[in-house]
Amino acid sequence: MDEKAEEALKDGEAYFRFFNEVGIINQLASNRAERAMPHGLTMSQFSVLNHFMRGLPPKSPLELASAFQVTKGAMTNTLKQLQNKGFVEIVPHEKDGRSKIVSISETGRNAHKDAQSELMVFFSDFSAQFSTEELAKVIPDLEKIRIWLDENR
Amino acid sequence: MDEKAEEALKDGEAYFRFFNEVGIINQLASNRAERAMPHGLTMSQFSVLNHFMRGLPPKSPLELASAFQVTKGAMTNTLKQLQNKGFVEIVPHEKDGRSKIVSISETGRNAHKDAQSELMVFFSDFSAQFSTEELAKVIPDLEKIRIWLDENR
DNA sequence: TGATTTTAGTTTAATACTAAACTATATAGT
DNA sequence: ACTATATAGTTTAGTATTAAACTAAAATCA
Repeated sequence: MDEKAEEALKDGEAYFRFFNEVGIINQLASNRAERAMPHGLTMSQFSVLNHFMRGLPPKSPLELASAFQVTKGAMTNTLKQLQNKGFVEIVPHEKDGRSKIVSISETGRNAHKDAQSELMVFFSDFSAQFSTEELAKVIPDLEKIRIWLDENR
Repeated sequence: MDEKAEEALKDGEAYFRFFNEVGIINQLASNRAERAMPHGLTMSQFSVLNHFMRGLPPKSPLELASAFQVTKGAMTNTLKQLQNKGFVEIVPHEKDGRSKIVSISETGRNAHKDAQSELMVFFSDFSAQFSTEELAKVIPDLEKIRIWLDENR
């Protein structure tokens, strides 16, 4: 590690700034996205629908909680609301009496489509300033950091 | 915009993934940092102390709220707790009867030092995997995005 | 000057989240 | 087989946050 890096580590400024930027971006973006969401969807709810729309197979609440890095309790809440809206179907696991299986419904698919359209309005403003290439440059770094944080919590 | 970029915009996948990574990083990092914090400090509270420790002059609650992109109500809460702990001093503005001026106390400086030490333990694990150079590469991009989101909310 | 509007800060109601306690079922160990 | 432990999901208590209503002071303006 060179002198400058040591100095940076000493006061942690670069690290602190990184997490600070991430925090503010998250706050501003989820706030804006949530306001744009139809059907009273939150980002958490949309993320679950999005997961299934990407062709991924039905999953248990616990698997979903772990995929989105929230607690089981948070996922219980998210799924309860999606279920109230009729956007997911939740059935008991065939073999394991403790477990359940969540899948998206037809109504849920349509709601996702609506939500994605709204999201595209935001993304399209955004894309006028930041190209996908520019984003693609930082995503792998963010992914590495996310994986490390997940493995070391 | 090339074909690939258009395709990426069409389904918004890159954009969605970017904000998704940011969200998860924020959640994992603030959770971990908060657990490490001494004196029952939250990251919001630490951020306020950190602001003043960087040599910045006393500020009004509203200026702080705007600096950290939270609502006035959130800042009222954060400052109330810092004040209960004796980490900040809040005095009425000399000229403007509506306003107040917040500054860090000696106790607050010490608390910040403690918190920073704890944070360094986390950062030092982190820095073994991600150099400051690596971070320095992404921070300007994040900063640009944060500024844009702030100006276009 | 007096009335209106803007601004600073607080309070309230609602929400999403965490940690931890709890229930019920399944698995392992003896 | 019986007991102990682990796992899936729900519930509870507590917190940080937002939006919006509210209070009080300052600035505008007629």
